[in-house]
Amino acid sequence: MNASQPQAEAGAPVESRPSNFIRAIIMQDLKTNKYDGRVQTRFPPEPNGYLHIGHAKAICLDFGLADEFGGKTNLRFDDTNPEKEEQEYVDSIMEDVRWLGFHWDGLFYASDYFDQLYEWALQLIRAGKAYVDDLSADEMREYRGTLTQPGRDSPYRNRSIEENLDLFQRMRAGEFRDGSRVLRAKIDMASPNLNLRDPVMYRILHAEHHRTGDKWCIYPMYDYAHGQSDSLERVTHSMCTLEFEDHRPLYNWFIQQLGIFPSQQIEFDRLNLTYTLLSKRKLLQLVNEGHVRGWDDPRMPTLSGIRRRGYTPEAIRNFCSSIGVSKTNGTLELAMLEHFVREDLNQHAPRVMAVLRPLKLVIDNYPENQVEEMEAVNNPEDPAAGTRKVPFSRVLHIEQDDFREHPPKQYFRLSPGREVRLRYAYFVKCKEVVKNEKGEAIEVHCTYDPATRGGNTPPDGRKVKATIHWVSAAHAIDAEVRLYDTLFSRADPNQSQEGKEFTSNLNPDSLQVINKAKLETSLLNASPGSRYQFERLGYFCVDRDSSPGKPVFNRTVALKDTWAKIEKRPPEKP
RNA sequence: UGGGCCGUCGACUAAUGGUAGGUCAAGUGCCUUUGGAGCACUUUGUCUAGGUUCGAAUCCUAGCGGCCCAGCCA
Repeated sequence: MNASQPQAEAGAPVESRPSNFIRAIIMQDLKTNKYDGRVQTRFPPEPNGYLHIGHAKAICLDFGLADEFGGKTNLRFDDTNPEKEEQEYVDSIMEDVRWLGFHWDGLFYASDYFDQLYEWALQLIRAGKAYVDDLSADEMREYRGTLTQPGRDSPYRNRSIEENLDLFQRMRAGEFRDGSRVLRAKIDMASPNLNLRDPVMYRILHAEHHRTGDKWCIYPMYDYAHGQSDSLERVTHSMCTLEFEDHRPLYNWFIQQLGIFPSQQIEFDRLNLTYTLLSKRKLLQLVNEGHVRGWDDPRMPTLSGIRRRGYTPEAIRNFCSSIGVSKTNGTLELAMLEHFVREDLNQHAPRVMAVLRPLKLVIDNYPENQVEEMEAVNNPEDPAAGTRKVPFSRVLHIEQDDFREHPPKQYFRLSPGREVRLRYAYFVKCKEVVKNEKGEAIEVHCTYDPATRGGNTPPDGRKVKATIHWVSAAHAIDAEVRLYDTLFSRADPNQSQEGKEFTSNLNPDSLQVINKAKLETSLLNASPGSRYQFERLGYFCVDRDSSPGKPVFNRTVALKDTWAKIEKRPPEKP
């Protein structure tokens, strides 16, 4: 990553990103030489689902901070629960991290450490710090106490070290059924922090692991695996989300009892976005119940969904670095994310003309069989992008939205008697409207002014208030265009009416398919993944569902629409 | 109501005892062959009450509000 810092005029370094408390901790640790000047982080996803935009924040932090201070970052899969984890998720996670533009130093799996973790468990048993418990899950819950009442010691808590050793070894050997026993840390059943009430370290799970196969039938719990994995990798700053704050004493306890490298856990706030759900469990449910077309449905907040939608890694990285990080629990407006895609795409996406809902426009005074090549600018933000030729003829398609028989106030586009500019072409003036039985305009007839070609101002100096886009009917190609709205219609999708699930907040109009949009010829063989701005409409990305001669486009995000805003405004009071 | 964490413009985030600033959003104007982009300007904020201090968003006390924890998930 580019970690260069702009310099202030006076010569003092200036932070390019907002400062945050984690950076402050790292700088302090560097200053006191706490870890010999080393910064080692890790990104530790569980391979039980696809990464989403919330993970992007964590990734940018883990990799970004290490990079900024010349440190390293490992990718480590937290694969301690074989019942939920799959290779498919491992693959997608690696793809997504790479796509975001990051390169991990070490690639590890918690399962790499199962042998070491097992040895350490024996060590804790020998030290009298862990014991095998025969309580059932229900009994254990009962013994644990409540938020306000202390727990009680399990009757098995004071087994001899020899018996614990024997039992634990037999757990590993597969002598016991799932759920019949666990290994617990012996800490304090009366602790006000429930995580310290003798937490489970190992459970029996006769399950095939995606990497270790059937080698193990006992698996370590998160709390017993995570800190030690960090320690083994000599991680200096282990960032995780706020809900693990209560686990930090336990994280430290294991490290201290084992006398191993003291990694430090630092918690930050998870990303929340309006109109979107960032819970792997719920996203899985959306996929499984068919509410979306898969993990990479462009309406999903997954990185694969967002990618397919047309977002760029650059936009996401800019977003992540600008939103900052803190310990406040808040919800970001979706508009913030959208701003950063627009910003990036405005800079880089070539412009083309496309008509989503065609209305036929005939130029009565234009020669019947004439075709002109109009010169169009590819990207006004980037002169190097050059120009292209766009065919123009007597019969065109324009956007239905760009014509109103009875124009409201402040509507500047085409209407009977009014003149507008056709982008890169001529002024046209509306002379006549042809309507169907239902009274809908199906064809507009205009005359054009040859003196206004290609942006020329007419000799009389008259001006028009609008420029509209168009496509030559004879040259247009058909395309499918998929327009997306938010997946949920509520800003907080979790807030549903009582008795109803979050799925009741699904937006029925989140996907709108336009089957016969009319596109500029140049788009015929656009390759999947390429991004364009459809002038005056928004940014669109070629979907992988495209077939030769039949492109499919996803709308990434619409352009800001001042007119839509005006039209939506409540009428002014007299 | 046990413990932990957090309260700064509408949203997110800075200011680490010394000018409350930035981004998004909203609004106004300029500009414009995209009602896009850009430029300029504007509005709105330190949860409350006490205290310490020359000086408090920052430190102290007490309230109030929000989030998290009772998986053999992570």
